[in-house]
Amino acid sequence: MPAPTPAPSASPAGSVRRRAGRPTAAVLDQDGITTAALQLISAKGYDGLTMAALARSLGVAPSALYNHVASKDDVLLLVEDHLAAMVDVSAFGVEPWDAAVRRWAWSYRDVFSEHTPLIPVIAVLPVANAPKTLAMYEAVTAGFREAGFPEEKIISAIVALEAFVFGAAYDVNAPEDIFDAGRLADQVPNFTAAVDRLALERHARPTDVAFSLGLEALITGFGALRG
Amino acid sequence: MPAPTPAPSASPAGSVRRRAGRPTAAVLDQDGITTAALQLISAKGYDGLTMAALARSLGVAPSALYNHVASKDDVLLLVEDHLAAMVDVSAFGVEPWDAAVRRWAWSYRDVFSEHTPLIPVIAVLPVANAPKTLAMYEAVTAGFREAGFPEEKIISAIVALEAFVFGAAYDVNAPEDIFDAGRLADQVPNFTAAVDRLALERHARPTDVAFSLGLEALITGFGALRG
DNA sequence: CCAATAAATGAATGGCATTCATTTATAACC
DNA sequence: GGTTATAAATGAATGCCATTCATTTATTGG
Repeated sequence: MPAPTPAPSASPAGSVRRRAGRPTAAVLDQDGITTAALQLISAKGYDGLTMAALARSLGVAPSALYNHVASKDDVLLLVEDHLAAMVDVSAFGVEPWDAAVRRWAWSYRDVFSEHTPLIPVIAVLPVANAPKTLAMYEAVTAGFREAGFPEEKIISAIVALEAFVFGAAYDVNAPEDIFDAGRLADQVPNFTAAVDRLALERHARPTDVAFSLGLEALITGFGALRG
Repeated sequence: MPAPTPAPSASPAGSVRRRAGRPTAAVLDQDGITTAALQLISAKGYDGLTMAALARSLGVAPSALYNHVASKDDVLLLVEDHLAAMVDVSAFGVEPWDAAVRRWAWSYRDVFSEHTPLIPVIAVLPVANAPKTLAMYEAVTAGFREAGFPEEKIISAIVALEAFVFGAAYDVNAPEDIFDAGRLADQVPNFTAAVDRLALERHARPTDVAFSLGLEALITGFGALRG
């Protein structure tokens, strides 16, 4: 009988009860897999992240991975949880609410704009098996509550901000000429004029201007809800 | 020599100049492919949308598709452009600006929440080859301009709204218990309390409450920019 | 009638995640 | 200290996928 795949949820190392002996020399574990996956992603991008390549970088057969991970999506969840810990929530409870939200949202977008292939997975996956992601939510929720946010609106506000962040993360990776209408420019004069007009402004990356515009509107709007 | 793949951009049917004869009985064209793809998606979902299945539903060999389409991503772009025409922009120039934006954003989200696998593709693909998508942008841009929006901010505002819409489209498909912290609930008390508190309110779908909250904040914030 | 060519075929390619019967090595238990 | 349960690793196989390409078919303009 093949070894049962462990639950994807991280259990504190060594806490599992056993009925009989087992080998100590575990070549593989979830931390090692996560680290190797991150290296692979940074070296070859998400196209290079295959179960075969991951196994190869760990000096192991592909099938060995499945003793530690239920599926490739499970690997992606491990990566996501690692990244969640890099999102800056340190300003909550220290700086004013609006500044804290600003810091959080910008860093959240910056982290995941390099990892957009994770978004379809994480936007829909239960948070229960991602402890660091949960910790991020806890910090943000506590910050909202301390700032006098009505309790029943906190989750909705976070969900809305997160939706904006995820969408904006894609936008960061859009090519510069994404709005070039090309041959059809004549047929969309208002649009073309607005695109050209924006190009004249040389303040910052267009994607950052749009993110700032939307984020400030959300912060202002949500700020008014505080008691 | 194999037939050169036509540019993914739709050319008005029959407008291509030719130097010599060619067969009339074209079994396949981009419209037929788009329709078949939509049927397949609605019947089997995006997992069922394979080039083989698509060819099968058209009574054709898979390789025949590549005479009309450069790649599978090209098929997805055709589908996207079809869906863009279903987004409701009819209120721009008719109803007040805020009502028009509201109608547009809700219908945009509703259409693409059934087609989230398109989002990673369209968020990053040049708009030049998607005429109906361009038409949507044109209508929205014109609506913003007529409402007195400063020209240099129109595209940024649309990009921000679109980011929010795409993120929210994912959220629609999230399972109800996505925020259940499970075993780790003790460690995230503020978050768990806020999740429970929201669950007490039985007004509407949580995803709709969050979307409304964010959208109204964006509309209010952007509305203040009008001259 | 001929030449050019768009469109379709069917076989092949290389890659992918995942499964499974089997082997290996450990450590708990008597 | 031998026995045994079992976690972990192997390597071969499976079935699916998008895409390519040499070839054939059918059509029409000249």
